[in-house]
Amino acid sequence: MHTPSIKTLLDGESPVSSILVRGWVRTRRDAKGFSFLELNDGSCLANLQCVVDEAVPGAQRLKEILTGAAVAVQGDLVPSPAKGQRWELKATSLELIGPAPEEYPLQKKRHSDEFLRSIAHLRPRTNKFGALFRIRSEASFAVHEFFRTQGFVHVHTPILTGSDCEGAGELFRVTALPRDSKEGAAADFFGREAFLTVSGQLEAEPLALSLGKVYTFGPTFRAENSNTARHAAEFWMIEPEMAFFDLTANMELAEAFVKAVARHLLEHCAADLALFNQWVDPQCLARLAQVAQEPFERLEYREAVRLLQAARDAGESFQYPVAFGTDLQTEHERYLAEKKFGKPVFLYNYPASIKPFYMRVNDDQNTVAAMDLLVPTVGELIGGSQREERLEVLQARMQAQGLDPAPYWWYLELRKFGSAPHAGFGLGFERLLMFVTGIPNIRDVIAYPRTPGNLEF
RNA sequence: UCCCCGGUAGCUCAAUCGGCAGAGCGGGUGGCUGUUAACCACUAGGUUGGCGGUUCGAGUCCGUCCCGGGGAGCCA
Repeated sequence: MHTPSIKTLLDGESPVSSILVRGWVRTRRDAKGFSFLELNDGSCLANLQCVVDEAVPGAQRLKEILTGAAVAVQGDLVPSPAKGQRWELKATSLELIGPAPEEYPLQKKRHSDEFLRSIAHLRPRTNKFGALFRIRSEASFAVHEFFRTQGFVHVHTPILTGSDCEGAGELFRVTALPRDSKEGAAADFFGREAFLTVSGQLEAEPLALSLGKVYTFGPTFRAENSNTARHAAEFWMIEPEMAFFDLTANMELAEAFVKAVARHLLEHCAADLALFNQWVDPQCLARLAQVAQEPFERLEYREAVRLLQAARDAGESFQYPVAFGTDLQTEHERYLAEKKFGKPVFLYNYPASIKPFYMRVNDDQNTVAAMDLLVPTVGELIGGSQREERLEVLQARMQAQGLDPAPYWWYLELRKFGSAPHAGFGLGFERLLMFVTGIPNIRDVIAYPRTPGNLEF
Protein backbone atom coordinates (compact mmCIF):
# COMPACT_ATOMS: atom_id res chain seq x y z
CA MET A 1 0.00 0.00 0.00
CA HIS A 2 1.30 3.38 -1.06
CA THR A 3 1.59 5.88 1.85
CA PRO A 4 2.35 9.31 0.39
CA SER A 5 2.26 12.49 2.45
CA ILE A 6 -0.68 14.83 2.04
CA LYS A 7 1.72 17.43 0.70
CA THR A 8 2.79 15.06 -2.05
CA LEU A 9 -0.80 14.21 -2.89
CA LEU A 10 -2.07 17.78 -3.05
CA ASP A 11 0.94 18.86 -5.14
CA GLY A 12 0.33 15.99 -7.56
CA GLU A 13 -0.86 16.36 -11.13
CA SER A 14 -2.83 13.17 -11.57
CA PRO A 15 -5.20 10.83 -9.70
CA VAL A 16 -3.68 8.05 -7.62
CA SER A 17 -5.48 4.86 -6.79
CA SER A 18 -5.16 2.63 -3.77
CA ILE A 19 -3.31 4.75 -1.25
CA LEU A 20 -3.14 4.93 2.54
CA VAL A 21 -3.18 8.25 4.38
CA ARG A 22 -2.75 8.62 8.11
CA GLY A 23 -3.18 11.78 10.12
CA TRP A 24 -5.32 13.76 12.51
CA VAL A 25 -8.88 14.88 11.91
CA ARG A 26 -9.30 18.65 11.83
CA THR A 27 -13.07 18.55 11.33
CA ARG A 28 -15.84 16.17 10.37
CA ARG A 29 -18.92 17.21 8.40
CA ASP A 30 -21.76 14.77 8.00
CA ALA A 31 -23.90 14.55 4.90
CA LYS A 32 -26.67 12.11 4.01
CA GLY A 33 -25.10 8.69 3.71
CA PHE A 34 -21.50 9.86 4.02
CA SER A 35 -19.11 12.18 5.88
CA PHE A 36 -16.32 14.55 5.02
CA LEU A 37 -13.13 14.21 7.06
CA GLU A 38 -10.52 16.96 6.86
CA LEU A 39 -7.21 15.22 7.48
CA ASN A 40 -3.88 16.83 8.34
CA ASP A 41 -0.63 14.87 8.62
CA GLY A 42 1.72 17.77 9.33
CA SER A 43 3.42 17.63 5.95
CA CYS A 44 1.83 20.90 4.88
CA LEU A 45 -0.67 23.52 5.92
CA ALA A 46 -3.50 22.21 3.75
CA ASN A 47 -5.83 19.37 4.76
CA LEU A 48 -6.89 16.47 2.63
CA GLN A 49 -10.66 16.13 2.30
CA CYS A 50 -11.67 12.51 2.66
CA VAL A 51 -15.13 11.39 1.52
CA VAL A 52 -16.24 8.42 3.59
CA ASP A 53 -19.41 6.57 2.56
CA GLU A 54 -21.25 5.06 5.52
CA ALA A 55 -21.10 1.67 3.78
CA VAL A 56 -17.28 1.62 3.75
CA PRO A 57 -15.56 -0.82 6.15
CA GLY A 58 -14.85 0.98 9.42
CA ALA A 59 -17.41 3.72 8.79
CA GLN A 60 -19.60 2.46 11.64
CA ARG A 61 -17.15 4.27 13.97
CA LEU A 62 -17.58 7.60 12.17
CA LYS A 63 -19.59 9.02 15.07
CA GLU A 64 -16.60 8.50 17.36
CA ILE A 65 -14.26 10.40 15.05
CA LEU A 66 -14.21 13.90 16.51
CA THR A 67 -11.76 16.70 15.94
CA GLY A 68 -8.28 15.56 16.96
CA ALA A 69 -8.69 11.84 16.37
CA ALA A 70 -5.91 9.89 14.63
CA VAL A 71 -7.22 7.92 11.67
CA ALA A 72 -6.07 5.91 8.68
CA VAL A 73 -7.97 6.18 5.42
CA GLN A 74 -7.46 3.97 2.42
CA GLY A 75 -8.85 5.00 -0.91
CA ASP A 76 -8.30 6.68 -4.24
CA LEU A 77 -7.19 10.25 -4.88
CA VAL A 78 -9.69 11.72 -7.32
CA PRO A 79 -10.50 15.20 -8.63
CA SER A 80 -12.93 16.93 -6.29
CA PRO A 81 -16.29 17.72 -7.87
CA ALA A 82 -16.89 20.60 -5.45
CA LYS A 83 -15.21 23.95 -4.99
CA GLY A 84 -12.57 24.50 -2.32
CA GLN A 85 -10.06 21.81 -3.16
CA ARG A 86 -8.57 20.26 -6.25
CA TRP A 87 -8.18 16.72 -4.97
CA GLU A 88 -10.02 14.57 -2.47
CA LEU A 89 -9.66 11.05 -1.16
CA LYS A 90 -12.54 8.70 -1.98
CA ALA A 91 -12.31 6.28 0.95
CA THR A 92 -12.55 2.53 0.55
CA SER A 93 -11.88 1.84 4.22
CA LEU A 94 -11.51 3.76 7.45
CA GLU A 95 -9.69 2.96 10.66
CA LEU A 96 -9.91 4.89 13.92
CA ILE A 97 -6.37 4.66 15.31
CA GLY A 98 -6.70 6.91 18.35
CA PRO A 99 -9.94 8.65 19.27
CA ALA A 100 -9.98 12.17 20.73
CA PRO A 101 -12.81 12.62 23.21
CA GLU A 102 -14.96 15.71 23.43
CA GLU A 103 -12.65 17.46 25.85
CA TYR A 104 -9.93 17.71 23.19
CA PRO A 105 -8.88 21.31 23.78
CA LEU A 106 -8.25 22.41 20.21
CA GLN A 107 -11.30 23.64 18.40
CA LYS A 108 -12.09 24.75 14.92
CA LYS A 109 -11.56 28.37 15.76
CA ARG A 110 -8.96 30.84 16.89
CA HIS A 111 -7.35 30.27 20.27
CA SER A 112 -5.39 32.77 22.30
CA ASP A 113 -1.59 32.46 22.34
CA GLU A 114 -1.71 32.26 26.14
CA PHE A 115 -4.05 29.27 26.07
CA LEU A 116 -1.98 27.49 23.42
CA ARG A 117 1.14 27.91 25.57
CA SER A 118 -0.63 25.98 28.31
CA ILE A 119 -1.03 23.05 25.90
CA ALA A 120 2.42 23.04 24.30
CA HIS A 121 2.05 19.31 23.63
CA LEU A 122 -0.99 19.88 21.40
CA ARG A 123 -0.39 23.25 19.81
CA PRO A 124 1.79 21.90 16.98
CA ARG A 125 -1.49 20.50 15.65
CA THR A 126 -2.79 23.99 14.92
CA ASN A 127 -2.29 25.62 11.55
CA LYS A 128 -0.16 28.37 13.03
CA PHE A 129 2.25 26.21 14.98
CA GLY A 130 2.44 23.57 12.28
CA ALA A 131 3.48 26.31 9.87
CA LEU A 132 5.93 27.74 12.38
CA PHE A 133 7.71 24.45 13.01
CA ARG A 134 8.05 23.77 9.29
CA ILE A 135 9.50 27.27 8.86
CA ARG A 136 11.80 26.73 11.83
CA SER A 137 13.08 23.55 10.24
CA GLU A 138 13.68 25.21 6.88
CA ALA A 139 15.40 28.17 8.52
CA SER A 140 17.68 25.80 10.39
CA PHE A 141 18.54 24.07 7.13
CA ALA A 142 19.17 27.44 5.48
CA VAL A 143 21.67 28.30 8.22
CA HIS A 144 23.76 25.21 7.51
CA GLU A 145 23.38 25.61 3.78
CA PHE A 146 24.64 29.20 3.89
CA PHE A 147 27.73 28.49 5.95
CA ARG A 148 28.56 25.35 4.04
CA THR A 149 28.37 27.23 0.76
CA GLN A 150 30.65 29.90 2.24
CA GLY A 151 33.28 27.33 3.17
CA PHE A 152 32.67 27.27 6.92
CA VAL A 153 33.34 24.30 9.18
CA HIS A 154 30.53 23.43 11.58
CA VAL A 155 31.97 22.93 15.07
CA HIS A 156 30.36 21.82 18.31
CA THR A 157 31.31 23.78 21.39
CA PRO A 158 30.56 22.48 24.89
CA ILE A 159 27.27 22.96 26.71
CA LEU A 160 28.97 22.49 30.07
CA THR A 161 31.48 25.15 30.93
CA GLY A 162 33.73 25.98 33.84
CA SER A 163 33.93 29.63 33.05
CA ASP A 164 31.58 31.65 35.23
CA CYS A 165 32.38 35.08 33.87
CA GLU A 166 31.96 35.09 30.14
CA GLY A 167 30.42 38.50 30.37
CA ALA A 168 27.06 37.56 28.97
CA GLY A 169 24.57 37.29 31.75
CA GLU A 170 23.81 35.02 34.68
CA LEU A 171 24.64 31.33 34.41
CA PHE A 172 22.83 28.19 35.48
CA ARG A 173 24.92 26.19 37.92
CA VAL A 174 25.30 22.47 37.24
CA THR A 175 26.11 19.98 39.95
CA ALA A 176 26.20 16.24 40.49
CA LEU A 177 26.27 16.57 44.26
CA PRO A 178 23.21 15.57 46.30
CA ARG A 179 20.76 18.38 46.93
CA ASP A 180 21.62 18.70 50.63
CA SER A 181 25.36 18.22 50.18
CA LYS A 182 27.58 20.42 52.30
CA GLU A 183 30.58 19.70 50.10
CA GLY A 184 32.17 22.37 47.99
CA ALA A 185 32.81 22.50 44.28
CA ALA A 186 36.10 20.68 44.73
CA ALA A 187 34.16 17.53 45.61
CA ASP A 188 31.81 17.91 42.66
CA PHE A 189 31.93 15.99 39.38
CA PHE A 190 34.46 18.21 37.63
CA GLY A 191 36.38 19.14 40.75
CA ARG A 192 35.33 22.74 40.23
CA GLU A 193 32.20 24.77 39.58
CA ALA A 194 30.30 23.97 36.40
CA PHE A 195 27.70 25.91 34.45
CA LEU A 196 25.57 25.79 31.32
CA THR A 197 27.09 27.80 28.52
CA VAL A 198 25.95 31.32 27.74
CA SER A 199 27.94 31.43 24.51
CA GLY A 200 30.23 29.20 22.50
CA GLN A 201 32.33 32.13 21.37
CA LEU A 202 35.39 31.73 23.55
CA GLU A 203 35.66 28.07 22.61
CA ALA A 204 34.97 28.80 18.94
CA GLU A 205 37.81 31.29 18.61
CA PRO A 206 40.59 28.67 18.84
CA LEU A 207 38.82 26.63 16.19
CA ALA A 208 38.58 29.67 13.92
CA LEU A 209 42.30 30.28 14.43
CA SER A 210 42.88 26.77 13.14
CA LEU A 211 40.21 26.01 10.59
CA GLY A 212 39.70 29.53 9.29
CA LYS A 213 35.94 29.95 9.27
CA VAL A 214 33.75 28.07 11.72
CA TYR A 215 30.29 28.33 13.19
CA THR A 216 28.30 26.83 16.01
CA PHE A 217 24.56 26.35 16.17
CA GLY A 218 23.44 25.13 19.55
CA PRO A 219 21.50 25.70 22.72
CA THR A 220 22.43 28.56 25.01
CA PHE A 221 21.33 29.23 28.57
CA ARG A 222 20.81 32.43 30.49
CA ALA A 223 19.60 32.52 34.07
CA GLU A 224 18.57 36.15 33.82
CA ASN A 225 15.22 36.86 35.45
CA SER A 226 13.98 38.41 32.22
CA ASN A 227 10.26 38.59 31.70
CA THR A 228 9.87 39.94 28.20
CA ALA A 229 8.51 38.78 24.88
CA ARG A 230 12.02 38.36 23.47
CA HIS A 231 13.99 36.60 26.21
CA ALA A 232 14.11 32.91 26.99
CA ALA A 233 16.25 31.02 29.49
CA GLU A 234 17.10 28.44 26.81
CA PHE A 235 17.47 29.42 23.19
CA TRP A 236 19.43 28.47 20.10
CA MET A 237 22.27 30.62 18.97
CA ILE A 238 24.28 30.71 15.76
CA GLU A 239 27.84 31.88 16.27
CA PRO A 240 30.22 32.18 13.32
CA GLU A 241 33.85 33.02 14.03
CA MET A 242 36.27 33.93 11.22
CA ALA A 243 40.06 34.27 11.14
CA PHE A 244 41.43 37.29 9.30
CA PHE A 245 38.05 39.07 9.31
CA ASP A 246 37.77 42.64 10.44
CA LEU A 247 34.58 44.37 11.60
CA THR A 248 33.52 45.38 8.10
CA ALA A 249 33.90 41.85 6.76
CA ASN A 250 31.99 40.66 9.82
CA MET A 251 29.04 42.93 9.02
CA GLU A 252 29.12 41.95 5.38
CA LEU A 253 28.90 38.30 6.33
CA ALA A 254 26.09 38.94 8.81
CA GLU A 255 24.09 40.78 6.17
CA ALA A 256 24.64 38.10 3.53
CA PHE A 257 23.61 35.50 6.09
CA VAL A 258 20.31 37.11 7.06
CA LYS A 259 19.53 37.73 3.40
CA ALA A 260 20.24 34.10 2.50
CA VAL A 261 17.85 32.81 5.15
CA ALA A 262 15.14 35.23 4.01
CA ARG A 263 15.53 34.14 0.41
CA HIS A 264 15.47 30.47 1.33
CA LEU A 265 12.24 30.87 3.28
CA LEU A 266 10.56 32.90 0.54
CA GLU A 267 11.43 30.16 -1.88
CA HIS A 268 10.58 27.10 0.22
CA CYS A 269 7.89 28.17 2.71
CA ALA A 270 5.49 30.24 0.61
CA ALA A 271 2.25 28.68 1.89
CA ASP A 272 3.29 28.71 5.54
CA LEU A 273 4.56 32.29 5.32
CA ALA A 274 1.29 33.33 3.68
CA LEU A 275 -0.51 32.19 6.83
CA PHE A 276 1.58 34.55 8.95
CA ASN A 277 1.12 37.32 6.45
CA GLN A 278 -2.65 36.92 6.65
CA TRP A 279 -3.22 36.24 10.36
CA VAL A 280 -0.20 37.43 12.32
CA ASP A 281 1.60 40.26 10.57
CA PRO A 282 0.45 41.79 7.27
CA GLN A 283 3.99 43.14 6.72
CA CYS A 284 5.57 39.69 6.94
CA LEU A 285 6.08 38.95 3.26
CA ALA A 286 6.94 42.54 2.31
CA ARG A 287 9.53 42.67 5.09
CA LEU A 288 11.13 39.41 3.98
CA ALA A 289 11.32 40.62 0.38
CA GLN A 290 12.88 43.87 1.56
CA VAL A 291 15.42 42.04 3.72
CA ALA A 292 16.31 39.79 0.82
CA GLN A 293 16.87 42.64 -1.61
CA GLU A 294 17.69 45.99 -0.02
CA PRO A 295 21.03 46.77 1.61
CA PHE A 296 20.99 47.14 5.39
CA GLU A 297 21.79 50.48 6.97
CA ARG A 298 25.15 50.97 8.67
CA LEU A 299 25.71 53.58 11.29
CA GLU A 300 28.44 54.34 13.78
CA TYR A 301 27.24 54.45 17.37
CA ARG A 302 28.50 58.03 17.54
CA GLU A 303 26.34 58.93 14.55
CA ALA A 304 23.32 57.11 16.02
CA VAL A 305 23.60 59.19 19.17
CA ARG A 306 23.70 62.33 17.04
CA LEU A 307 20.61 61.21 15.07
CA LEU A 308 18.71 60.39 18.25
CA GLN A 309 19.58 63.74 19.78
CA ALA A 310 18.45 65.47 16.60
CA ALA A 311 15.21 63.49 16.69
CA ARG A 312 14.67 64.49 20.29
CA ASP A 313 15.30 68.14 19.43
CA ALA A 314 12.80 67.78 16.58
CA GLY A 315 10.11 66.74 19.03
CA GLU A 316 10.51 62.95 19.29
CA SER A 317 9.70 62.08 22.89
CA PHE A 318 12.12 59.65 24.52
CA GLN A 319 11.75 58.56 28.10
CA TYR A 320 15.49 58.18 28.55
CA PRO A 321 18.25 60.65 27.67
CA VAL A 322 20.73 59.94 24.90
CA ALA A 323 24.41 60.59 25.44
CA PHE A 324 27.69 59.16 24.19
CA GLY A 325 28.90 56.47 26.55
CA THR A 326 25.52 55.10 27.53
CA ASP A 327 23.86 52.04 26.10
CA LEU A 328 20.91 52.74 23.86
CA GLN A 329 17.49 52.03 25.35
CA THR A 330 14.89 49.85 23.68
CA GLU A 331 12.96 52.95 22.65
CA HIS A 332 16.07 54.32 20.89
CA GLU A 333 16.73 51.09 19.03
CA ARG A 334 13.13 50.90 17.93
CA TYR A 335 13.19 54.46 16.72
CA LEU A 336 16.23 53.77 14.55
CA ALA A 337 15.13 50.42 13.12
CA GLU A 338 11.41 51.18 12.77
CA LYS A 339 10.87 54.92 12.36
CA LYS A 340 14.11 56.34 11.04
CA PHE A 341 15.19 53.62 8.60
CA GLY A 342 12.40 51.03 8.53
CA LYS A 343 14.84 48.20 7.89
CA PRO A 344 17.72 46.35 9.54
CA VAL A 345 20.42 48.69 10.88
CA PHE A 346 23.98 47.88 11.91
CA LEU A 347 25.30 50.02 14.72
CA TYR A 348 29.05 49.75 15.19
CA ASN A 349 32.05 51.19 17.05
CA TYR A 350 30.47 51.31 20.50
CA PRO A 351 32.10 52.99 23.50
CA ALA A 352 34.59 50.59 25.05
CA SER A 353 33.14 51.23 28.49
CA ILE A 354 29.88 49.43 27.80
CA LYS A 355 31.25 46.39 25.96
CA PRO A 356 33.01 43.22 27.16
CA PHE A 357 36.77 42.70 27.41
CA TYR A 358 37.25 40.58 24.27
CA MET A 359 36.15 43.26 21.78
CA ARG A 360 38.97 44.91 19.86
CA VAL A 361 39.94 48.41 20.93
CA ASN A 362 39.88 50.90 18.05
CA ASP A 363 42.68 53.32 17.30
CA ASP A 364 40.78 56.13 19.05
CA GLN A 365 41.27 54.11 22.30
CA ASN A 366 37.71 55.12 23.14
CA THR A 367 35.58 52.73 21.15
CA VAL A 368 35.64 49.03 20.32
CA ALA A 369 35.01 47.26 17.01
CA ALA A 370 31.58 46.00 18.08
CA MET A 371 28.44 45.76 16.00
CA ASP A 372 24.77 45.12 16.72
CA LEU A 373 22.14 44.44 14.10
CA LEU A 374 18.85 46.05 15.05
CA VAL A 375 15.74 44.98 13.21
CA PRO A 376 12.18 46.29 13.34
CA THR A 377 9.92 44.80 16.04
CA VAL A 378 12.42 42.42 17.69
CA GLY A 379 15.29 44.83 18.31
CA GLU A 380 18.73 43.30 18.67
CA LEU A 381 19.03 40.31 16.35
CA ILE A 382 22.82 40.07 16.20
CA GLY A 383 25.63 41.10 18.49
CA GLY A 384 29.21 40.74 17.34
CA SER A 385 32.67 42.21 17.18
CA GLN A 386 36.18 41.98 15.95
CA ARG A 387 38.09 40.23 18.73
CA GLU A 388 41.07 41.71 20.50
CA GLU A 389 44.06 39.80 19.12
CA ARG A 390 46.81 41.84 20.87
CA LEU A 391 47.88 40.10 24.07
CA GLU A 392 48.89 43.20 26.04
CA VAL A 393 45.72 45.09 25.11
CA LEU A 394 43.55 42.11 26.03
CA GLN A 395 45.27 41.70 29.39
CA ALA A 396 44.82 45.37 30.12
CA ARG A 397 41.13 45.19 29.27
CA MET A 398 40.60 42.20 31.54
CA GLN A 399 42.33 43.97 34.35
CA ALA A 400 40.27 47.12 33.79
CA GLN A 401 37.07 45.05 34.04
CA GLY A 402 38.26 43.27 37.16
CA LEU A 403 38.60 39.80 35.63
CA ASP A 404 40.94 37.17 36.97
CA PRO A 405 43.07 36.15 33.96
CA ALA A 406 43.92 32.72 35.38
CA PRO A 407 40.94 30.73 34.02
CA TYR A 408 41.47 32.36 30.65
CA TRP A 409 45.04 31.10 30.25
CA TRP A 410 44.20 29.18 27.09
CA TYR A 411 42.24 32.10 25.61
CA LEU A 412 45.22 34.35 26.26
CA GLU A 413 47.66 31.83 24.81
CA LEU A 414 45.83 32.14 21.50
CA ARG A 415 47.21 35.67 21.42
CA LYS A 416 50.69 34.36 22.12
CA PHE A 417 50.94 31.67 19.48
CA GLY A 418 50.15 32.81 15.94
CA SER A 419 47.62 35.41 16.93
CA ALA A 420 45.66 36.93 14.07
CA PRO A 421 42.79 39.35 13.59
CA HIS A 422 39.47 37.61 13.77
CA ALA A 423 35.82 38.42 14.23
CA GLY A 424 32.45 36.83 14.78
CA PHE A 425 28.90 37.34 15.97
CA GLY A 426 26.00 35.67 17.71
CA LEU A 427 22.52 35.48 16.30
CA GLY A 428 19.52 34.40 18.34
CA PHE A 429 17.70 31.83 16.24
CA GLU A 430 14.34 32.42 17.93
CA ARG A 431 14.62 36.15 17.35
CA LEU A 432 15.31 35.47 13.71
CA LEU A 433 12.11 33.41 13.59
CA MET A 434 10.16 36.19 15.28
CA PHE A 435 11.51 38.59 12.69
CA VAL A 436 10.62 36.47 9.67
CA THR A 437 7.16 35.36 10.86
CA GLY A 438 6.07 38.48 12.75
CA ILE A 439 5.26 36.39 15.84
CA PRO A 440 5.59 38.89 18.69
CA ASN A 441 6.50 36.51 21.55
CA ILE A 442 9.58 34.28 21.77
CA ARG A 443 7.48 31.71 23.67
CA ASP A 444 5.63 31.07 20.43
CA VAL A 445 8.58 30.30 18.14
CA ILE A 446 10.01 27.45 20.23
CA ALA A 447 8.25 24.20 21.00
CA TYR A 448 8.74 24.18 24.75
CA PRO A 449 9.77 27.65 25.93
CA ARG A 450 11.79 27.98 29.12
CA THR A 451 11.21 31.25 30.91
CA PRO A 452 11.40 32.23 34.59
CA GLY A 453 8.98 30.01 36.52
CA ASN A 454 8.07 27.95 33.48
CA LEU A 455 9.47 24.44 33.07
CA GLU A 456 6.32 22.48 32.20
CA PHE A 457 6.63 19.94 29.39
C1' U B 1 13.51 42.49 39.76
C1' C B 2 10.15 46.99 39.06
C1' C B 3 5.43 49.22 36.94
C1' C B 4 0.60 48.21 34.74
C1' C B 5 -3.46 44.85 33.25
C1' G B 6 -6.02 40.33 33.73
C1' G B 7 -8.07 35.21 35.83
C1' U B 8 -16.22 33.72 34.86
C1' A B 9 -18.63 26.61 31.30
C1' G B 10 -13.81 22.33 27.57
C1' C B 11 -12.53 27.24 24.45
C1' U B 12 -13.58 32.76 23.25
C1' C B 13 -16.01 36.22 25.99
C1' A B 14 -20.51 39.08 28.41
C1' A B 15 -22.83 40.17 33.19
C1' U B 16 -25.19 48.26 34.13
C1' C B 17 -24.64 51.24 40.67
C1' G B 18 -23.11 45.34 44.95
C1' G B 19 -29.22 42.42 43.58
C1' C B 20 -31.77 35.34 39.88
C1' A B 21 -24.48 33.13 36.38
C1' G B 22 -25.30 34.31 30.30
C1' A B 23 -24.04 33.85 24.81
C1' G B 24 -21.28 31.77 20.76
C1' C B 25 -18.19 27.72 19.65
C1' G B 26 -17.16 22.60 21.21
C1' G B 27 -20.17 17.84 23.25
C1' G B 28 -25.01 14.97 23.17
C1' U B 29 -29.99 14.13 20.70
C1' G B 30 -33.04 15.01 16.38
C1' G B 31 -33.46 17.26 11.43
C1' C B 32 -31.39 18.92 6.70
C1' U B 33 -27.61 19.19 3.18
C1' G B 34 -21.38 17.34 -2.04
C1' U B 35 -20.16 19.75 2.72
C1' U B 36 -15.99 23.89 3.27
C1' A B 37 -14.63 27.10 10.82
C1' A B 38 -21.51 23.67 7.16
C1' C B 39 -26.62 24.82 8.72
C1' C B 40 -31.53 24.50 11.96
C1' A B 41 -33.92 22.90 16.69
C1' C B 42 -33.50 20.92 21.52
C1' U B 43 -30.21 19.59 25.54
C1' A B 44 -26.28 18.74 29.23
C1' G B 45 -22.32 21.53 31.13
C1' G B 46 -20.19 26.53 36.73
C1' U B 47 -16.21 25.79 43.91
C1' U B 48 -16.62 33.06 38.88
C1' G B 49 -7.93 31.24 40.41
C1' G B 50 -7.10 30.12 46.29
C1' C B 51 -7.76 31.95 51.31
C1' G B 52 -9.70 35.72 54.46
C1' G B 53 -12.74 40.21 55.19
C1' U B 54 -16.90 44.10 54.47
C1' U B 55 -22.30 43.49 53.52
C1' C B 56 -29.14 41.57 54.34
C1' G B 57 -26.69 40.11 49.74
C1' A B 58 -19.97 39.73 46.43
C1' G B 59 -18.20 37.52 39.71
C1' U B 60 -18.43 42.83 41.16
C1' C B 61 -15.70 46.18 47.01
C1' C B 62 -11.10 45.45 50.53
C1' G B 63 -6.61 42.44 52.06
C1' U B 64 -3.40 38.55 50.79
C1' C B 65 -1.36 34.61 47.96
C1' C B 66 -1.04 31.87 43.22
C1' C B 67 -1.04 31.99 37.94
C1' G B 68 -0.94 34.52 33.14
C1' G B 69 -0.07 38.75 29.96
C1' G B 70 1.97 43.74 28.54
C1' G B 71 5.93 47.38 29.40
C1' A B 72 11.03 48.32 31.51
C1' G B 73 15.91 46.64 32.80
C1' C B 74 19.49 42.75 31.20
C1' C B 75 20.71 40.55 26.44
C1' A B 76 20.72 37.11 21.43
